[in-house]
Amino acid sequence: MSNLTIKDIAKLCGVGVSTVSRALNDHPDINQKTKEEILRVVKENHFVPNSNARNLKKTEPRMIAIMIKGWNNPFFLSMIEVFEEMLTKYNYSFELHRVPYEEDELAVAKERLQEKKLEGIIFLGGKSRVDYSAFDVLEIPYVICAPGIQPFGQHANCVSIDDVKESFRAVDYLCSLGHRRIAIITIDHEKFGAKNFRLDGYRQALEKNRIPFEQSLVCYMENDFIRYTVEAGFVSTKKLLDSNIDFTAIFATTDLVALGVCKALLEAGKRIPQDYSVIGFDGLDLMQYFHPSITTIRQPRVEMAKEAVNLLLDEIEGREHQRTRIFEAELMRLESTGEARTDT
Amino acid sequence: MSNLTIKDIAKLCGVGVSTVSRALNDHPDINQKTKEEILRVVKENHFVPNSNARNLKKTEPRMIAIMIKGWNNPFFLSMIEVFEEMLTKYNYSFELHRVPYEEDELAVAKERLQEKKLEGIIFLGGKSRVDYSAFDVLEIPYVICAPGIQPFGQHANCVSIDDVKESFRAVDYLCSLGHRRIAIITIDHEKFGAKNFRLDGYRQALEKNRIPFEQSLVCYMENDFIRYTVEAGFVSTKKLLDSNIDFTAIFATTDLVALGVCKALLEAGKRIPQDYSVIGFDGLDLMQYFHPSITTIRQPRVEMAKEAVNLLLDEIEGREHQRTRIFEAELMRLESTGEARTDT
DNA sequence: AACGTTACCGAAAACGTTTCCGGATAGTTG
DNA sequence: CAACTATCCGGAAACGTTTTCGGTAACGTT
Repeated sequence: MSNLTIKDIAKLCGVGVSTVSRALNDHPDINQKTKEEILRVVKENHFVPNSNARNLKKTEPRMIAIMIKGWNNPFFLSMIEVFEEMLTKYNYSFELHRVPYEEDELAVAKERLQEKKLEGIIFLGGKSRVDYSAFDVLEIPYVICAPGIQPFGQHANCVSIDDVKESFRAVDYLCSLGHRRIAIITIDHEKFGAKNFRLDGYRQALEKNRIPFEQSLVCYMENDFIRYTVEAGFVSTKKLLDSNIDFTAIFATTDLVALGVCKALLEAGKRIPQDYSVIGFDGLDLMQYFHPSITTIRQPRVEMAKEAVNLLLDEIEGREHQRTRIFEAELMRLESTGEARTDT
Repeated sequence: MSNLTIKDIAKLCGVGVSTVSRALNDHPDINQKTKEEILRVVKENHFVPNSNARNLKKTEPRMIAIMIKGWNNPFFLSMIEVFEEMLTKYNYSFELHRVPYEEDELAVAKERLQEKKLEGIIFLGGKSRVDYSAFDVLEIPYVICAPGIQPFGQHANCVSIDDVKESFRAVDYLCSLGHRRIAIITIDHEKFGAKNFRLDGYRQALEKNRIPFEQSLVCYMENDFIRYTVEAGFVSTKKLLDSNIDFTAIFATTDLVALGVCKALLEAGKRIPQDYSVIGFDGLDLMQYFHPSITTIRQPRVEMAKEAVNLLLDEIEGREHQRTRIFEAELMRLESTGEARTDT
């Protein structure tokens, strides 16, 4: 574990340090033979260049940051795999930064950028804003994977679904099954100065189906610590059942929440979907393994993740490209949704 | 986004760079007044020291690495939250490194260590070895969170459960319910030169209950790409059912696998636990929300994670401590286990 | 033979910090 | 008052790379 430096390698090979550096970064100004010899010695001694020294000097460190909101969003977490695969393929490395719930992703990004040279940033979630143009102060390429509305700002690349439309799709589907009293479980985004696109879609679907909006059917998950978790769906649904509000379906704005919803219903002796229909949102693989399997809106996460990397690298490497990619989600009809019961 | 350096701050405050550095690292050799003034200017200008330059020079960068095997182990993933909380509390930062399935965690660690100065490493999972003493070549403090057997090596700190014992607990419980033909779904660790502790526990429980071991009840998940996933549990169970082997209970060596097991059984029209009992392993919160909720062996993950950090920091900071902490897991009796059916 | 041109290489200057060392000032003591 | 000590500070040397710059050797061209 004696730590070698590039100097040691240079000495071993009888060349200058710059030559070793050239070999390591396959710079053109080097003889093929000496390069091979140097790389042999490097490998033989398990030499790895110090990344701090390297990135301190390098103008293009081929390093990006991924900012993720919280550790427990399985949808975003599952995208990381894809990011990693893509990035290593294109010879970039990345670092993962968690943005604490109470902090702003933009502020955190600015700090990281001040801290070290990054060539790009991918934002996974965060506050859903109407206007992302504030991100342009970053002055480096970035991609946002989060709900939003165009335009996203001059440098903003965005990979997303149309949350309003997909949410509409979910609720409209419930309506088509005859449901007229549909509860929605969501977070009071507006309290935090953010938009609630999925609630908007919910309202639009009601409107289209000529169902009056009723505030009592909107259930806000209260505790900030358990946002979008199974637990949150569970307690919200219990509260809903206890309150004696009449409804026949629940739109859970996230799959995890939908799991909690189902559990609460089943535990209360209700049948799914005979008594209540439940629909989730995201399309986690898990949903199909539940019993009953849970209908959900499937976001094409792999494609979205790939596209996010593509957009970012296009931007970094100065290629022409389309800035915004809105993907189409898909209704996965599973067992948790059925015809509305018609109470006598 | 004009990038300030420590020099700029020094100029702004009318002091030398070393003084600014001292203020930033609260070094004793500095006047309280000037320190406050410097920190004010630093905050005002949103200056953050360049981490590469910093870590290049620093002798104690207060930085550790967490090595995790794969992205899709929810048990380990959920520990990261705790690590982060603890480490920031003690003013350490960390970087997350994924170890590819096909690579050895020790080799990857050596590389990372060569690449930059780290003060410690936490290993999350990896090959289960009988002897971890090879890790001592790292020559820095490390903690292993993985099944294993003492002694772990001279510098090895270990946080674990006794896999053999807990696995025994699970299977013995099934036996106590009258099950005598118990299938186990696992990975053929020995094919990769590793130990399979959970299989050992299974065998011991059978032995204690005077049940002959039968190879046909050991089901190895085949595809390396789907190891320990819901999908793997699902297909394994289907295969098991198709094979017409007689059994009344399944020990899934992981909770995710247990989910897949249940789905396959239910889909085949079997009842849980009337026809088949299922038991998982790990104690994911998720298990209680399934329908039926799934009996499992709950590892005290929060306590384990906290202890891992404690051990590591004790080691780094040279405090006396106990090197190995084996935690007691707990049987969570939920709905998926019941009396064995007695076929006529 | 003189002159580009090309291909390769080494010395040295960065990069932005921390740390070491010595010096200045102020306070304390004999 | 001299001498010493404690407190604070600035200059400069590191840290291990990449990058710039200039130079040498070899080769072809006229």
